[in-house]
Amino acid sequence: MKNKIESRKEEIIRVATKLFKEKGYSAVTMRDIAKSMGIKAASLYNHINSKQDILKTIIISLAEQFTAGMLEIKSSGESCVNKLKAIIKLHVTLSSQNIYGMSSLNNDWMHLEEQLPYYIKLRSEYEDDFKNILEQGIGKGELINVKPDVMMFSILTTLRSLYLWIPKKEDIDLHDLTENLSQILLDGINK
Amino acid sequence: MKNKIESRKEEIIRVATKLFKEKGYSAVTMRDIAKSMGIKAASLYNHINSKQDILKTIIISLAEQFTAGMLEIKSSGESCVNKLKAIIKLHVTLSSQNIYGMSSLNNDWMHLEEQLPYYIKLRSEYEDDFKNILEQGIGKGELINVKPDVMMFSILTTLRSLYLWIPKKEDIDLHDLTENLSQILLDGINK
DNA sequence: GTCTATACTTTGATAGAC
DNA sequence: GTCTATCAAAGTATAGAC
Repeated sequence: MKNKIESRKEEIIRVATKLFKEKGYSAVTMRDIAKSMGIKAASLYNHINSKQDILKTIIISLAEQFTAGMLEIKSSGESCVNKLKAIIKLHVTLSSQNIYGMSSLNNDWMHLEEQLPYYIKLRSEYEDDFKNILEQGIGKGELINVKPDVMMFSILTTLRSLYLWIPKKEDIDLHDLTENLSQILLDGINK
Repeated sequence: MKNKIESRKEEIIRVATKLFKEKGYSAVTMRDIAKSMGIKAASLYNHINSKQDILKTIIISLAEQFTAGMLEIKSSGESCVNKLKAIIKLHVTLSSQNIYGMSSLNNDWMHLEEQLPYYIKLRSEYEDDFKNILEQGIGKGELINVKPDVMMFSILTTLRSLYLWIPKKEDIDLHDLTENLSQILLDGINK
């Protein structure tokens, strides 16, 4: 457990991330962020360059963590089912570590300016890797033979929405959640 | 197939809905909407009262369609599994009929003003009905005994995100999609 | 029904005092 | 590092001519 003192810049990112989740990037003003910190908007610019910079920091950092996680999983040599379980765990872990940031990643990425092409590249590669794992699973007979597109959509949108749901369950056990989700996503709910 | 001539007001709603999906309610200006229609922003106000009015029309209309669909399903007397299949079909149908509007319903509801409490009530009741169906299914032994919260979250977030995915598959067959989704959500992907 | 003109507010951001 | 003061641009909305 790191215990580094939070810099003013980190505080801005943290406060802004929470506000972005509640109202979205476009509806949050620099004055909103400043007010939440008890300072004036002009003071923010001593620590950050622009509002856009805040969004970029939130989104790109998260996107790169997912990319790094996927890289590890796809080169793990595990079975496809185990790779899928690892992806589920990756989403539960990163989402619970950054509940508010996941909202920007999902809903505010289109407001990126300079970094938009880079974000789109990362997301696209992540989805390709995900689909490859599913296709291998179908090819090897590990998974049922249903369109991998529909499979990926179904699983990935559930995982991408985790941030909406995790905070509501205060006493949730993340390991239990990962297990329950794996069972539901892999084996269904039908008896 | 209705063939009513589209009123200017309906055109505004339609154009705004598409723009709201692309950038979100807050980032779309009245000038953006007007420009997309080839008129000036001031002219919009001959047909609508405010920007907020547009959002209200989009969201409340859709939310009420889901409520009506759920009412029919829960009083149908079908088995729980069949009720779930009917819910999946309801989401596929309404989402495909109003792809852009589903984005506002999911992501811009917090920008509702006067109608916010009403929207929250409808959504909350919908989720309660959904959970009741799952709990009955567990009680009767139709469904596996996993936390109904996690089940509902998993299925409902997939269904709520359909709008993100349907437009990408131009030649998609909605009946096929409903069947594939039912299989994946109910029986999983594991062989 | 659309236009121009405009009122009024809010926005992101900067300059310079302390 | 924070403040006050300020700016230019952009926002919603209205009034009144055509």
